Amino acid sequence: MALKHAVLAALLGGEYSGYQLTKIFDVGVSNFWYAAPQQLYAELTRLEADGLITGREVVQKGRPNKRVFTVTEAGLGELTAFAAAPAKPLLIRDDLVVKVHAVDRLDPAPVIAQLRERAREAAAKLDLFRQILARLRGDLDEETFLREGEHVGPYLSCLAGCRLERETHDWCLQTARTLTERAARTEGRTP
Amino acid sequence: MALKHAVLAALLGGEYSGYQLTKIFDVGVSNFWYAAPQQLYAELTRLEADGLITGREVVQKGRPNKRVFTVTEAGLGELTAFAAAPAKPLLIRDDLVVKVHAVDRLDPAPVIAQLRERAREAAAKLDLFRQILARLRGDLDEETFLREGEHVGPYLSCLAGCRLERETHDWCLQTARTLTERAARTEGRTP
DNA sequence: CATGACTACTCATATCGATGACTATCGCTA
DNA sequence: TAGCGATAGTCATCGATATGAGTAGTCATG
Repeated sequence: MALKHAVLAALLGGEYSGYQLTKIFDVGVSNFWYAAPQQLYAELTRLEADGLITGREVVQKGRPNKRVFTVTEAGLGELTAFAAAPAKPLLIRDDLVVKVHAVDRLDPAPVIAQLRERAREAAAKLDLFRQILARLRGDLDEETFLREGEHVGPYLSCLAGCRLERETHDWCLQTARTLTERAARTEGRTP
Repeated sequence: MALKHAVLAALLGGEYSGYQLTKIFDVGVSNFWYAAPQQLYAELTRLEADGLITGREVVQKGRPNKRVFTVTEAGLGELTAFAAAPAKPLLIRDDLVVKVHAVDRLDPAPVIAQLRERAREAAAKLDLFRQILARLRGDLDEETFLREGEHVGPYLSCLAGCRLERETHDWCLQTARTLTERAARTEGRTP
């Protein structure tokens, strides 16, 4: 299982409801895993049944009540076992790279448009991640925080997200430029 | 579908047998998709049934015969449609980042070991990718090749792989160093 | 006072992907 | 000559993921 551990890791950061987790795991914010709302609710139910998390009803006024969850001792044990197990190699599955790989035999225009769009998204995510990093380290500078801060896990994982988004952004723009220039030259040649 | 298009894109590079594709898609080599052998054979059967590729028996001496596949016109059409469709956001699913995210509450030792191991793997992949790039561009330099070369798709997608592996490598080592230093300080404090 | 947007969550299903176990031939080496 | 590793592939199955549709209350806006 996989989502399981991602949910447990996310819940180490505090008490969250299913709905709040959907925000954390939503396309924009999760820097290490993606999951749809339905998957999360299902996973939370399973985790609670297995005793790895406990739920607590929170009565709210003005909006529906919610159940918030915390990791139990058993849950921590599960995470420990997970951390000790050999890591599976990173799985990348990117539609866009597949399209670029095949672009020589295809119309480059839609691919270029998607590269630009992806670059925009990556820039937005990068911005968001930088804000999260700034909030996490408070008024310490990065070096000091990494040496002396209390919780560096989320900071370090967010740094990974930053790197990925920055590279994605740069690669997309450079690739879009290359393809655009080539398209212009080909047009000039076969009018 | 997803693997489908990755296979079609890979087959644009030439005629390959199922077994050759398993090598290309194997953990080390695929810079854009991973698939197990069984998935590939199943996918090839389906693609041939749908007329998107055609198989050709190649009789070999000294080793079992094999069937090699080529993309048909219909297959190219499918790829064109795929390229024009909006790209799905990149899905990252990385066990190791989840472990790092949770590391504050866990024993850091196995996580550090896995970070070092991942860094080694990334360095090896990076090496391999650089060789592939050198082979693809022949004796042109990168800039000239990207401007004037015939098939830049595989080159561009491999560049994406390079960036990813380089960042992975650097992040893993930096994170391992940070965690190691923190572990040393904590040991000194609680003996 | 109707409409849409946001919070909060559920059910059902189809497709995808991961895994283990198996067959068979050839060439090389101990 | 037995065994190993590489080539070349098949079958079956389980669990994970993706997607569509649906419920229900609250709040603000026009």
